[in-house]
Amino acid sequence: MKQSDRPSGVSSAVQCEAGGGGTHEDVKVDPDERNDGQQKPGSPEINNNKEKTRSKSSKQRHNHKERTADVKLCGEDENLCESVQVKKRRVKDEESPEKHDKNQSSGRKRKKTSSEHEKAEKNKKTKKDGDQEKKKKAEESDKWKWWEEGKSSDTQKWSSLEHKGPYFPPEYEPLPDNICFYYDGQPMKLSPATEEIVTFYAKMLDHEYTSKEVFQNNFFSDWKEEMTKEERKLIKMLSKCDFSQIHKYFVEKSEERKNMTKEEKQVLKEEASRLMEEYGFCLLDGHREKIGNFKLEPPGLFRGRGEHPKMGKLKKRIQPEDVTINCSQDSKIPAPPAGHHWKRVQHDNTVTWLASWLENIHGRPKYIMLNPSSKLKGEKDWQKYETARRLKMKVDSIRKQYRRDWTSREMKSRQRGVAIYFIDKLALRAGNEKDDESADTVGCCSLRVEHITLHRRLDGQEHVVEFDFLGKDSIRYYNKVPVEKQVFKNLKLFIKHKDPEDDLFDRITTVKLNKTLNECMPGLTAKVFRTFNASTTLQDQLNKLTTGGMTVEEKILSYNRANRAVAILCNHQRAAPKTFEKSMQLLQEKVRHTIIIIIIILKAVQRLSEQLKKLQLQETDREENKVIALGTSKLNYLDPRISVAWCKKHQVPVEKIYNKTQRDKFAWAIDMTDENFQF
DNA sequence: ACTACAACTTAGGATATTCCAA
DNA sequence: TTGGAATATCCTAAGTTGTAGT
Repeated sequence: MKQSDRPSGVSSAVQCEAGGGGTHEDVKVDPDERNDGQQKPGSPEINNNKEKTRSKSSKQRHNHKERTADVKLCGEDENLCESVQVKKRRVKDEESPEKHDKNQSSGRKRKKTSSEHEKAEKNKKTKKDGDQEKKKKAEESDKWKWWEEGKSSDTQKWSSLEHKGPYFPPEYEPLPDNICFYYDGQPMKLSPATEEIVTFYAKMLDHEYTSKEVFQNNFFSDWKEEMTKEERKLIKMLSKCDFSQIHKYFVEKSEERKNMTKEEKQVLKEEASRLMEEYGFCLLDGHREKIGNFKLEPPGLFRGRGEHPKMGKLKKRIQPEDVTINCSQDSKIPAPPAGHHWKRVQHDNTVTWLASWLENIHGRPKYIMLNPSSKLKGEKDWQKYETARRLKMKVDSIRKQYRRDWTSREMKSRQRGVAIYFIDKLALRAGNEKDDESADTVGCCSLRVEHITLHRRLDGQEHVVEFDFLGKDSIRYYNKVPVEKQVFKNLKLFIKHKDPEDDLFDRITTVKLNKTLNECMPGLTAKVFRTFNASTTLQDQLNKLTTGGMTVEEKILSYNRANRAVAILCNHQRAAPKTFEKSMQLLQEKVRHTIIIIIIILKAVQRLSEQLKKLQLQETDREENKVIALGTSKLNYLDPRISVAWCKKHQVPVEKIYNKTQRDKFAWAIDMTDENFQF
């Protein structure tokens, strides 16, 4: 039962026609079909099983890149010679400038009123309303309708920027005297720095990964680095360390937090909002904009996703001396904490970040940036969807081109053609090369031979490719896809004379692939296909699933089904909620119960059947949503105007589709879109 | 052309808050 | 009123892509 309740996720759910043309119109989201007893992609058990030991370093693997002979391919298969002459056709550029033309976006309402005027209007109105109302309205009128202004420069991100700098997490509070670390059975007082690291480990004790060898080794060697000489001399083995008392202490503490009175919680809340008030906003070009992550990341133990080779390493506390501040020259420079100084203060208006530092795990930069509701993020987001819409106009010719590449005499063109086909048809990510310092995950270009299995026929279908690999965040991608004969032949060719751990596409890289795409359409890269296919799927599904005469609840179910189709396409998953089975049974029980009641009390039929209907909708919705995360696509891939237009057209309150945060982020779309907008 | 790096988007899990039925 | 489920928010890891340097 544990296994059987796992839907296949991707496998049978997304059935795309093998055919370059209409790609995703046959997305099926039939809950019954999805329960085929296959393991849920991405579940922990799976990830463990799926762990593939890389027998070669990526450098070694890289050498295999050149392995496929770049000879004339004639003779390898009977179709190879047919298009020897065909040169890569130049696709006409449709030279439309990268800038989105806001006035041409369909459904766009041009507000004639200046924002000044609106402000005055609103303020006037508030006079007679209550205090609460007044505040709300005033806030609203403060909101910056940046989308009503002309497009701003691509390179210069701001002309003035002022902020308070990042918020530093509180210093370490040593443990009380009665709480102790034990080594080899003996209590041992540790130096504060050493003790702090112990608390990181102790807090995680009931997590499964503290039992992993990699985690323990990384932790122990990083911990030893931070010990005093004396401590290092004494503490030789992690297995002799006893953190249980400390662990218990923190469990109790968190219990206490949970049991705080309303008043105590209120105090905490006010403290947080004071912090937000002070550090959570910046002044950008005269507008108060919300910051996304104004709190610096506190120290702790790194836990990457999947089988990460660096799990358990110490993530060090960030000091002011590590932080670079970015703000405008003439602004009030944020003050570093007393007795400290910043690493650097710069005034670079070609970037959007307010502060940055290097994290010590990978040595990569991290940034403090604005909230998605900000102009800087919103405009970029809008632009992204406009690029995806431009792809819509171009996609037919691109599909034609990659199909031609399938029969090219050049190996690299064939590989590129198949790779773009996968990216288009399956919404795979580009798949950059990764080093050995991170989890072994892949995308399209980094697929290895071992990640696909070719089936001449399978389950009554021809030319089936079985994908099985760990993608971003070590989420498993498992899918059986019928592909066109020529693709199948090419794949056979690509894997010939290769070992399982060799690259499937050894003649191409993401950079080359994106370069090709860019020549087809300015601004086109691999990830645009995900946005494009996601939004196209949503639009198509909404058009198909929504009919007149539906109740709002039914329409919402339609919307969620459409949303789900996208999530399945993009392989957005989540762990099935812990108590799913139980709550589902409960829900089913309720449905049954309601049915019985209806039979017994005929008089109440009208009222109760409505109740039943809602429950059933909820049931279906939840079942279908079991392992599907809708949020990501909603937030990142789906042109919000599709949803807004749909809401307006079908009189569905937009609040039913977007929560507060999402309404803030998509304020531009909500404001500008009318019911006729089509993606 | 290749590499390294910087900057930005996308992502799932953890935690906090809200909601709803008993 | 309360406890557990649902939902929202927070957090930060992990991708992609553009660019500068060689």
